[in-house]
Amino acid sequence: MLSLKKYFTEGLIQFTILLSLIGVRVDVDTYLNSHLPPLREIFLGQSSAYTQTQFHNLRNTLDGYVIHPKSVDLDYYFTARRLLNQVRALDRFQVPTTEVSAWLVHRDSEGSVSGAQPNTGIALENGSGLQDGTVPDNEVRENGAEQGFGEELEDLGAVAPPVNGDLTKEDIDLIDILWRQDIDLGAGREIFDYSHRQKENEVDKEANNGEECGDGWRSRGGDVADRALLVDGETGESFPAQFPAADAPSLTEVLPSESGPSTVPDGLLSPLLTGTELPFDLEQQWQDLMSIMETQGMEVNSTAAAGTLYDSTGGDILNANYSLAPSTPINQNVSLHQASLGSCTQDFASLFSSEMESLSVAGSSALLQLVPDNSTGFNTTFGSTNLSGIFFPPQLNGTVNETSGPELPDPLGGLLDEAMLDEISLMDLATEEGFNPVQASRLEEEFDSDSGLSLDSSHSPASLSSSEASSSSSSASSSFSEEGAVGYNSDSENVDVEDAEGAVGYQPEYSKFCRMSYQNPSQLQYLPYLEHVGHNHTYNMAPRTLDTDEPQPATMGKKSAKDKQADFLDKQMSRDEHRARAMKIPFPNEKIINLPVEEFNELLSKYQLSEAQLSLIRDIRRRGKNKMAAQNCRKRKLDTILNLERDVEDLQRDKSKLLREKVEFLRSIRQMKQKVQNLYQEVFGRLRDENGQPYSPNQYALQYASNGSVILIPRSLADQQGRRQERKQKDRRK
DNA sequence: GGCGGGTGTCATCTC
DNA sequence: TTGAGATGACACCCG
Repeated sequence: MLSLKKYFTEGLIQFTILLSLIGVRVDVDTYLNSHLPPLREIFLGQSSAYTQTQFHNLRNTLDGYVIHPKSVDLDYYFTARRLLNQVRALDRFQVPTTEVSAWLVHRDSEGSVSGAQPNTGIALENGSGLQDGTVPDNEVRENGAEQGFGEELEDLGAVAPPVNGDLTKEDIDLIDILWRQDIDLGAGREIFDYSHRQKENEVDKEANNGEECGDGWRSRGGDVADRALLVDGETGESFPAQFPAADAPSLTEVLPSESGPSTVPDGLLSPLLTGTELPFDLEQQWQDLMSIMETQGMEVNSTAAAGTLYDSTGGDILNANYSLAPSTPINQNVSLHQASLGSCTQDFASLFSSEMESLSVAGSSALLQLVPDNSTGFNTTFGSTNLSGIFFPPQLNGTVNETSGPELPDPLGGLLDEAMLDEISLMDLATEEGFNPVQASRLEEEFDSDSGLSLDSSHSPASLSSSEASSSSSSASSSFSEEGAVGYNSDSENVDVEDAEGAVGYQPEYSKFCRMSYQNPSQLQYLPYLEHVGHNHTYNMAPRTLDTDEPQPATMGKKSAKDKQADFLDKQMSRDEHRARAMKIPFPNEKIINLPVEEFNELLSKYQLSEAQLSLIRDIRRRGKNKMAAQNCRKRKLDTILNLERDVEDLQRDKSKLLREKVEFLRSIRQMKQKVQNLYQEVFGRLRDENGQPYSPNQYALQYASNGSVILIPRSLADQQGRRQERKQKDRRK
């Protein structure tokens, strides 16, 4: 479990974070096999059934029933909540964007390309997983589906016509209208549910074998669907089987063709790709990814993770690069097409523009190319898995100037503000020095902390927050203050509490090191006794407990004989009690210890005491005082340790926050650098000399003047100035 | 029997 | 100077 947790922490969580950073919302939970713990468990901690995590609040109530923190029912509770959310989400249309397009494409082709329909439909269904709409265990996905639905509908009109030449524009519009009506009329999700459809199809087959109906395609595709879809036996969730490359048809092949149902799909991936090389590349890259993870000690469930990551990442990347109508196996609404062009246009699109262009030319393999030697920058920041290599091109790990090519060597040197350069250098320095995996994990904690979940794992179940501690302390302060006089005034009824508190003078808050923290508050009043029951330090028991009829410790009950009881009582007495009794001291030890000096002297004056007696009384008083002082001292020590621990956690949290801000600054600065560089290239490329020839970037460079104008200067001069600036910066650092 | 935690006690220091 | 508190060190007990 730990290794699995580590794997997700360092791998998929970062992967998810990265996806979220670029605006893609992913529910990785659905990628996991049923026997793997849900990510929620990884984020929130281990199942309460296996940990001692203290859910000391009222959150763990399921429909009014209190769930014990350690109850295994908590898992059911979470499952029930998830299922409840699914049920509640049923009234919303939940078809991933890819499914919508696939379904329509199939229906479009129904009229004319009957032979290809089953395969097409199945392949699409297989790929995008219509059942996803029926397994809405993630609001994320449904939201995404809802958001992207309208766009997809619009896209469909553009996708379908060129694909199927038999359909007229009116056909498409009609289909579109019917489609919308289905949705408006609240078409049940069972329409899109594979299993339901399958049953329905069997009935349809019997009832109307040749009837042309809206679901006919499904029945025809049923047998292939059996082959194409794997159904999780536990969850019932269907997920796409990985077609061999030769088994997957492309839309362009299948739809226009008149080949029969036997036509094997060829991938549905991209017309730009051959059906054979792409899955191989993706698989190969996944193997690379896995090998990297394995070399870093991660336990990887290659079966589950490979399948899921292969599905999502591969399909999405393809989708992103080739801007296809989504027909690739995508199990969720992760659309890198949107990610790279939509939500991340501000951030990553500009950053990766050059990279994306090159990648799209080079093919999809480069996108998944992991860069294990990326040891700086974001890769280091986000841990050691190098997953960031997928999203952070090498330019991010090095300098942006590397992208400028040989023709524009470091054009930014003179363009960037000195302060910015300082900042960048500081950032780089901090990135190199500060971003070790530990801090990266802190960073993750900080990300987690947004949900209020971070650092709780470091708290032991008994660890109380300061507020809890203070409240507990206030609620049981009397017990605690009296505990300070254990052994002498444990019989609180006979002790002046004010005196006792005055003697103690310290109200330590509860700590996790104090056993009381684990006790039920109702038991606190018995703690002084329980404490001694636990440790059976009988030699320092309070004398009052010996003289009164108070309930004796459990061990006492077994010794019913009077002699044994007498022996026990004898042992219960402290040494000072024994001495006092032997010396016939006329007043109890607790008075000797707890009385103020004046009253104590007054008490002594009332009796005619020998020197030995007086000496013993003073020793008893000294030892008693010292005993309480020692107890208080120890409690103070514990509190000091706890406070230090809290301070460390706070500082770590602050540090994580600062590191995260640093990453954001770094990213924005690099974006600015990229923009400036692009602008530089554009301006420089437009410059012409007297002969109308462009200037050579090796000989000339642009430079900002102090008045804001841009001048063209010889490269040598620009280099000189650049070196001068570097020197200035170094001097400033010194 | 060893070990760790809790506790009592002593010596010492500080206020 | 004395008393009280604080604290390190040690020993003892218990689980």
